[in-house]
Amino acid sequence: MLPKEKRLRDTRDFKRVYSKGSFFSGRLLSINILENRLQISRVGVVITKKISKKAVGRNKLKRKTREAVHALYDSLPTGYDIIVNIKKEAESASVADFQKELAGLFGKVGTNEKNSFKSNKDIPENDLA
RNA sequence: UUAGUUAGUUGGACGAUUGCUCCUUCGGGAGAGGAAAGUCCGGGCACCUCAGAUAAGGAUAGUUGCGAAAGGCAACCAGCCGAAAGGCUCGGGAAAGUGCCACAGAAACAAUACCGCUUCUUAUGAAGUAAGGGUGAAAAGAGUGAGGUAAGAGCUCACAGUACUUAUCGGCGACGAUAAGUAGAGGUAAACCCUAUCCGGUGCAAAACAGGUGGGUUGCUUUGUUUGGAAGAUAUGCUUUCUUUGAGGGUAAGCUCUCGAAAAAAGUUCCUUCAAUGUAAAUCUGGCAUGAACAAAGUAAUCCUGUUGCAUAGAUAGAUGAUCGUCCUUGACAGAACCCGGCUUACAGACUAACUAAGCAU
RNA sequence: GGCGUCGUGGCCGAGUAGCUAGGCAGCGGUCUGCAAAACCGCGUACCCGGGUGCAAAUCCCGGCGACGCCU
Repeated sequence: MLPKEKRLRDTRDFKRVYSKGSFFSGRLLSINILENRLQISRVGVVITKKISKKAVGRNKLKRKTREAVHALYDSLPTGYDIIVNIKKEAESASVADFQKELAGLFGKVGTNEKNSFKSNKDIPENDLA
């Protein structure tokens, strides 16, 4: 779990990222990303009722995803708002699976936005274990 | 020991590392459930628009007690299920009225009775009959035996049974037991309905406060114009609102009521008749408020943002987690969102107690 | 979080307690050199569990699922 200021918390921020940000999709997760003008990056995690009817199941997936985000946070560049969407295929995934998936997605972002998102190659290999 | 019934407990444990929310005296402390669920009832609280009546609509339905109330709980009564322990029941009224009872059947609550039985007869039928047959979920709906008859029938009698009324006894009561009398024309009210009791609506996304705000709409205030009557002269008074504080209550709790004191702000005569407008919702009554119409200006709401609404967990994109190690029986259903009391539904496995039945041993 | 509506074949959709209409799609046949169209025929359903009642898609209770509104 990230501390409060590193989370994406406002409905207007979510709307802005969804409408203006870039979208990247993987097998378990998909992300929307947009530059903000702050000194830090902020991350929000989203899961819909379609994936699991029960609140316990949704909470569990959300917590695993957050843990993966927390492990990778130091390797992210600053100044971005990121929304992570959990897909139905992620129902039985572990924290390590989410971490691998996220690293791959951030790599995709780096190749598509070459000039601004450079630090994706800094993700060390042993963090993916 | 086996099978079962009822009530209850538990719902992986320990250690290490690393995170999150709130509080803090900065040392630290607290951090999901029995159902947090479904949103099915009831209450607090908030707003709508001052009180009452009626209608409509809705809910409930054995008795007594508990409870703030409840489609609530407990015990008991009646009926049904079970061999028993025990379990289940929207359990008032069909003698207020209306409707419905498909198909089959002669007939579905209404009689001119289909086959049958008996008598008469012009041999076609007429009268009697409700035992027997047939149809159907249900057929004048009281069974068995005897008498009786042209044939039959509660037509009569005996025994058994049902319903209602009365009396006595037992019980606070629902009701039960006994005796006497009366009666013999179905079912359905989870069909309309009747009786009794209860219910205003909307839900914290209610709502309150602060700041911002282009237009439209609505309300309020001020000014101007037109249009009832009479009297009178103003402050240690009276009315309303808000704040602080004291005393005494009510409530399960949240919360709330009454009285007093201090301080502040706003307002200010009286009357009659008629009419209008407003006073939530279908109608009505009472009370209350405003004189009315038009024009202009100002202001408020509607909109945006924030805070409060808040609690011995208290978030607001929503915390209570992740990883590793050891052990065992390998861990069910499942995640608070304004608060409280219930109901209903979901729940692997393990354990405890009481009781019932059968078998075995003493 | 709160409030409300609805579940009938593969799809759409009617249905006063008494045999679940109709259309589209599918399958078989007739027709044709082969298809299409037309005609004839066939199969497949009342979301689940309990209750009332002679009888339940319908009435009552409890679940499950889908959808809409409030922001």
